[in-house]
Amino acid sequence: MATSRPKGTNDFLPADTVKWHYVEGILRDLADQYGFAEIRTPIFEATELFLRGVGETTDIVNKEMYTFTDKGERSITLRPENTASTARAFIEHKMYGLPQPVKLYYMGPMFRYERPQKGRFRQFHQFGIEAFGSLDPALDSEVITLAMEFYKRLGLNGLQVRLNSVGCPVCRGEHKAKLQEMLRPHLDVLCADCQSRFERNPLRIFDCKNDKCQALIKEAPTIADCLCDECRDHFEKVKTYLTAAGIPFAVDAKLVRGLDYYTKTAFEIILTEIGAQSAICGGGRYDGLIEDLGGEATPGVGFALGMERIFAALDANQIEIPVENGADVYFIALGEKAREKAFSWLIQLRRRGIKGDMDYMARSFKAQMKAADRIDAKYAVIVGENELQNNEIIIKNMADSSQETIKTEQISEAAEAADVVIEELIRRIQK
RNA sequence: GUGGGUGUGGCGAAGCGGUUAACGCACCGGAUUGUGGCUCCGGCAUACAUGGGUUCAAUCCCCAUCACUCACCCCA
Repeated sequence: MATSRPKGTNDFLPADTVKWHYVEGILRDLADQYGFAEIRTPIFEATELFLRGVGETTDIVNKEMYTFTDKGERSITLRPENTASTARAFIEHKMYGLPQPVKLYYMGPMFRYERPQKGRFRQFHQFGIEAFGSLDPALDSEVITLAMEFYKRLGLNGLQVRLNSVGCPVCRGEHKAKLQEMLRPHLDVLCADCQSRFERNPLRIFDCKNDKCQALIKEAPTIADCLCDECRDHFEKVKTYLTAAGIPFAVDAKLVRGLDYYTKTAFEIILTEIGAQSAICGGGRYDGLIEDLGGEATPGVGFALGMERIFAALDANQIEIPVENGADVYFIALGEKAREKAFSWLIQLRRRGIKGDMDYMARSFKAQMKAADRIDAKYAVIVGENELQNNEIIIKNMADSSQETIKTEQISEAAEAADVVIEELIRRIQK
């Protein structure tokens, strides 16, 4: 139906958007403090970018992309995430020529064709950061710290950082081989899902919820057991830096990320109170991504956090976002002549930075007072026929109900009289 | 894609085989001449998702469809 929105999408109404502005403001401030600058990439990209960037074995690519052919016969996909696009932009704009690391953040809608549920939508919004060009484990920790700092500023509690290292292509390959070797004799015991994971991505068997699979995988070597010296050393340093930053974390050897590009550090931040989709932030290092996309080998590390899940978390924690509303002034005008005056003054006050409004519904005096109250106006300025006759207006303080009458000279002669009134009003409103 | 739950006016929410289908919120108007919040009074609206069926009779029972929702897979 033309009057209902597509499945899995949301309209954010004024009551929502004020909250988004607040949260986005915190994110921008924080990113800026940490030295990240905003990048905005297209909402759609060549499909090829995600095939190569996100990975052909991932669920995202296999069943969740919004892909279509445009009129120029190009295969286009609505971005399911923004790391691949950011990496593409890094290469395209030759950012390897900039002082490294290049620290970027983004914010915006992403699209995945999935069955919606709590905390999951077809159009959802992510804030993410990416730091390119440095292998320093301190940067991994900085990224995690930034996320945790953000939650702290919002006042969220109960979050857990789960941390792991998925190794590099070398040690991961070794691990995969060992894992398959160990599991192969028991293949028939595994659930259908895990049997298909066995070849594609055996790591995923670690977080299968099936009891039989769990029993089997319990004895299997974890990635941690197989890390090469470099990866192990990197992982240790990430932990050291996290501790230095005062960020508590739990190493979870079973943590695997669903995107192919991750190397070494993988982490997620979860809050179980928001439902089954409890990951509020996920990220890690992706040292091979830029090269995979055709750029010079450049390491990177970053995360994405889901905005909708932030709001779910705020609800779960019963945190009210401070919303600032209320106007400085509301004009109450009766009669056509008075409305003209009020309209003119209102416009002039707004030009001077005053926030205000007036009635456009031909309401009665009383109803206009109600309207002034409803928008939480500090002052009501009353311009009625009596006032017009006596060359005066009434300015009423809505909080304490006091009011005073201001004489206006030549109230019927527009320009210069208006200036006097405006100055007088501004003096009082800003007092 | 698979499974469960739900679908009553703008929102929330009763009801139940036969009613003028409650109520609350919101909104609009009024409570002596042009002064808001509290209170009181009144008003408001294409309200029983859609299509079939059972029945003398269906908002209520059955079926289908659609929508929403939760969960699985996976992810933010």
